[in-house]
Amino acid sequence: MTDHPVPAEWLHPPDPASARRAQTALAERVVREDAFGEVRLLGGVDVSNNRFDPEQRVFAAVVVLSLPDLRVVETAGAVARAAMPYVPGLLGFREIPALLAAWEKLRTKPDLVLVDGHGIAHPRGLGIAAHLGVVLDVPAVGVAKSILVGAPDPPLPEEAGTETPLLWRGERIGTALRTRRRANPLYVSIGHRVSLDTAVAWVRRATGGYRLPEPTRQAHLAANAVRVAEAGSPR
DNA sequence: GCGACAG
DNA sequence: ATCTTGTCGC
Repeated sequence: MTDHPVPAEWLHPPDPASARRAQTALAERVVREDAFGEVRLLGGVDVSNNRFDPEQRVFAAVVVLSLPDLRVVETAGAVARAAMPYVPGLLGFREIPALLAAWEKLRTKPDLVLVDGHGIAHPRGLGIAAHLGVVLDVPAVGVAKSILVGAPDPPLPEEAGTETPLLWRGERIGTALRTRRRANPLYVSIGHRVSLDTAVAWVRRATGGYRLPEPTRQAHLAANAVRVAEAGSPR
């Protein structure tokens, strides 16, 4: 529901095939090395959906946390109609428009954002975290709750705090991280302008007590709040 | 051709 | 993603 200074094809491809071509092109713009200064504010983004919403709206939220306390200092929400249904591998095209609208409402932008979904651990190297990072040209980290492609190798230990490489076609695409004992691991990958080591370090630093790091966890709660607050989206 | 498949 | 309270186990 907002205009943005980026080519339309980056967000609104006419069809799935075009979307995949756009991803392949956009993946080349992803910066896989650290390219940012001091991080004073950490961001978290996530979206919520109502499976019975005939309007197929996407409820997005962006939260900003202070460091080192990890307290939410600002929250912004927005709603946008989904341009396409959920298709594995094309998540960004469905959720990013709403996220951008929420991002625009922020009074203060975070220095680095944790995104709920994969970064480059994606078939074409452009998961939603990398996609959003490139569109906003902001340092971003992908924090997914399950695997899209690849497999952990060697197996991840049971202990909290352990990690193991996420490999795919012989390439290192991310890291499986056990943030909590007896909880499924998180899959961290480069989003944009961060190295994998730095990405994992930030997820570790932002995690406390829960399986999900605070930025993503708070964004999830905020996105649900946006949906509940929205009139006409019951159940 | 047959499964797998972020949120 | 979401439907949903209590319950089992550490």
